Amino acid sequence: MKQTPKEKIKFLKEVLGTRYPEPRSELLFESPFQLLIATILAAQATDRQVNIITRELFRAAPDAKSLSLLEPESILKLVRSINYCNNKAKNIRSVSIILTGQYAGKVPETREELEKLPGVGRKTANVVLAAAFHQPVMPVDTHVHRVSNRLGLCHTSKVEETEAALIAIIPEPWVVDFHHYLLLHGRYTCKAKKPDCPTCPLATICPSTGKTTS
DNA sequence: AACTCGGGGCA
DNA sequence: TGCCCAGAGTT
Repeated sequence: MKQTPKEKIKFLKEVLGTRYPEPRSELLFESPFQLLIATILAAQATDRQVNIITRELFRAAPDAKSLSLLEPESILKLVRSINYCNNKAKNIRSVSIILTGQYAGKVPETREELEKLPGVGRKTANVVLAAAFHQPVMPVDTHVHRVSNRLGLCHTSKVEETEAALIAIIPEPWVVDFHHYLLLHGRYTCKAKKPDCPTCPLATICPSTGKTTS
């Protein structure tokens, strides 16, 4: 079944949008700062954990300055239930101090500056650039990378090349949703081991259906 | 490239 | 119960 990339993207968005829950909208957060902090906390964690924590955290400290003024112990207490809580408590405190001191409390809008912040790597930086500042960049993690290759949206082992391939075919307003849906699809259906092709709604258009071993 | 961090989701 | 991580930092 032949499809142009644009038609394929539209199809993917419709199918995955009905199968998985709505993405955590950036509108849930009042500012780029809150999105940045929530994204740092989200590494190796689930939506549920992050939502519970950020609700409390942003009530206590809604912006960079107020977070930077909290005692380290208070921050740790607020994030204690999440993975890597010790590192993350330290990181978000450092980030809030850096933003307050060097960026007037605002979040920088370049990947170079974002990646200098502790706890922020390429993927987290790209999430912030795309979701908060609507820049044309695609966040790619292991799930997005694997699923995109299996679906034939790209053919590469390099994350940077997957980013470029995806951003070229996904309309800017859809980038954040796509990241979310491809991630969930990789997590729950298009798994690294034993992908669930029999229940996959994309099996009819996926070049890898039934081909994936181990 | 390999290892660590580390609590929770999922089979 | 045991396996596997919504990555990033260090070696």
